[in-house]
Amino acid sequence: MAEDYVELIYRLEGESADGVRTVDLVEALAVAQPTVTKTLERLQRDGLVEVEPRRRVLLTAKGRELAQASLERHETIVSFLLAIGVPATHAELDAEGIEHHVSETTLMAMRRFLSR
Amino acid sequence: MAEDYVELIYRLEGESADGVRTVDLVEALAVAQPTVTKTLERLQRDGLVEVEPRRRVLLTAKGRELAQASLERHETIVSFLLAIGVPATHAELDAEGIEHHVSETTLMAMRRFLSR
DNA sequence: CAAGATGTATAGCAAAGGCTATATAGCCCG
DNA sequence: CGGGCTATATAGCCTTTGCTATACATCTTG
Ligand SMILES: [Mn+2]
Ligand SMILES: [Mn+2]
Ligand SMILES: [Mn+2]
Ligand SMILES: [Mn+2]
Repeated sequence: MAEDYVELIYRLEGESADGVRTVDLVEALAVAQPTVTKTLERLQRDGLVEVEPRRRVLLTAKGRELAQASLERHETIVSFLLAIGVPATHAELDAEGIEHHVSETTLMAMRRFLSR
Repeated sequence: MAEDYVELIYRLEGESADGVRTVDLVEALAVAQPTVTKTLERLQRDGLVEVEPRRRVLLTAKGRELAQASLERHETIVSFLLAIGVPATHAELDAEGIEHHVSETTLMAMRRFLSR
């Protein structure tokens, strides 16, 4: 979950000028608001985000690092799936799950395949 | 979890003559024994296994069906990863996670790739 | 055939990730 | 500037997947 959250926050940061709010995550993740709030508490505990009470959700340096790495992995997998002929919709959906289970080794194989 | 359990039971059935026991699953999954016992209770509730009290763990028809489908998916993914150059150890480990997140569409793309 | 070893069940606890209901804070607008 | 809408917080509950400790059953073996 941590990866999905920070990756999403990182994405949303790039889309909205005035910061990411809990409600943005609620909408994007399609879960109930208290679920997001509680998860954000765990992410704070783990030093990945900072939450301005009743206001914005911010990534810490550590959180941003994880987000960038996660996003890159996500994109590699999507590109790879597209390359082997998976239609875009499925590529995106499957990548969302697969991304949490590929080793760096497998990721390298995918990159190698993409640049063949 | 259900998929991992039935897949494992199905595998073990083929390896031992006198039936699969809780302890076999405990060893293979490297979790504590009560964890397996409790998970088996859920699998029974869901009609996937039958447990002879203090004796064997058996797959129901439904459980066996899921097991076969899971095993096939597992093997497709391992073959595919090997085909793109992932070393065997990682292919096996990664497949164990990936298998629960690939759509039938992506699986088809993998099969197509394998038979190219 | 009775220990002792091995295997299984049961109780109780915890963390993660869900939910609903409700209280409260912040914002916007008439 | 106050009332209502929107967002957030809080309480309390649930399921899954883990764990340890311990009781109990079964099997093996001297
Ligand atoms: Mn994901
Ligand atoms: Mn992702
Ligand atoms: Mn698996
Ligand atoms: Mn598997």
